Amino acid sequence: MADVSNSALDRRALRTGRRADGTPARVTRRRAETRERLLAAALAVFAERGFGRAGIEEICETAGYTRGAFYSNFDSLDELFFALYEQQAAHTMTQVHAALAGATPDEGLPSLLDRVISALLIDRTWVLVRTDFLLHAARDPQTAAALIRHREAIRETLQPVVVGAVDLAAMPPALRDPEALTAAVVTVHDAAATRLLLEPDLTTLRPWLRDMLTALLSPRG
Amino acid sequence: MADVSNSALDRRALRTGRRADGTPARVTRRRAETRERLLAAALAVFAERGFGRAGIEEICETAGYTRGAFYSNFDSLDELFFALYEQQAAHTMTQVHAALAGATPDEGLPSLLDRVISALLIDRTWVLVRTDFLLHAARDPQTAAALIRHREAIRETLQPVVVGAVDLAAMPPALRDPEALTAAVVTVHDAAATRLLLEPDLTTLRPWLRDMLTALLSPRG
DNA sequence: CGCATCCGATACACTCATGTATCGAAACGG
DNA sequence: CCGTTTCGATACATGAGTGTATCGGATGCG
Repeated sequence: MADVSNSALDRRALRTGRRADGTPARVTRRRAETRERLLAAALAVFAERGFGRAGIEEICETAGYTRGAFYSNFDSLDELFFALYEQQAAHTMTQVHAALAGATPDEGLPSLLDRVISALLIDRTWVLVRTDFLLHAARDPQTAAALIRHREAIRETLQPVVVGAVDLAAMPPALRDPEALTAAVVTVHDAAATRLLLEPDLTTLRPWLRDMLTALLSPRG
Repeated sequence: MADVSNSALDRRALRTGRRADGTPARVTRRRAETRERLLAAALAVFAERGFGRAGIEEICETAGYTRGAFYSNFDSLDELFFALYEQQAAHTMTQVHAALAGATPDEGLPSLLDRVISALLIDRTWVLVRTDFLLHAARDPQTAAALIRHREAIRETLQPVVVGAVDLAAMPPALRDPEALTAAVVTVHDAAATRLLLEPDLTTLRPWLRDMLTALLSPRG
């Protein structure tokens, strides 16, 4: 009995990175590598087949492992999916911060937009999976909460920059509020992502998104 | 051998509504009813579970049938999914036309927007399934073609109305082209649909969408 | 009203993904 | 290096979903 309970705790420890007593579980180099490859493979498989149709074995095969590796690292496909989202979300935030770090106070709006756009609208693969995640969130409140949190984080990062680059007073009433304005910017970006799903040409889409944002943010008479 | 080939032809006849020789296949009242219920059930199940996770049996059970009914009416889940999309797409087009039919030439932009919005942004259930369909299309060129066609149809219906209600010359360069402008309107609508997935409150969203569109279409100085 | 047809229920065989239990091998600590 | 721990491969049991073949009953026509 003690063995069973210990084994359960160990599995939990492996996932959370902590043992029951709070000491960090050892994470070998091999293990980290395996986890990373599984995540990368999951991204590819989810993109190609969709989350709903992706099988555990398929992912392991793509990663070059068997299911033993999967069950050693994750408890379920949902957990892997969530981990993948968090990894990518963190990566996105890093990119956005990096893009904004290089901005100068008197930089023009178009140039600023280009920075953010190339940080956010990366590749179709991720847009595919992210949209699947959105649908997943739409059906599960807990996932929705995580997704909303991430979107909030992006919005908060963007907000001071947007407000600094735009003449708020020259905006139409609905966009005069900083939060509303930034939310609108994020939403337009979402729309571009949707377009990317049907029209895979990124080089056409980026200018289009820039034009749309420029139009949205340009002063009114 | 002749029997086998005949049977195959009959199945095809049932799906296409035509026999091999071109004479219309008989469609009994019961059959039409069954098909309709299966479509309705599919909408519900796809919305709740997602296309990828939805099973044939689940849909039949929801509709109050067994799988026998399904295989008598469709060849695959994909075919049902597609039929469902076409049904809803046709319905949407009808709604948009009806909304525009009541418009007067000198009607104000806000009122016009309200008309179209309440025709397009109906309910969350359909948005869920439609988004799943979008993902499906993103992975299958043939489906993508059908989806693009439908979007084109909506755009073409909307275009004269949008152009009539807006001062093109007062638009920023990127929106001065009628097609681009109408496409932008449709895209903003898409964005609203995405928001609906995370924030299910339709009564908040509709005014927001109207504000966004108003902001987009308002004249610049 | 009787008959031929069509529809949908049922039973069956089969595939395939999943989760678990076990074991050899790699990695790390001493 | 050697022993211990941990990782991931393999084998197995199981359940769920699929497609087909067949059958009884409903339906519509003459």
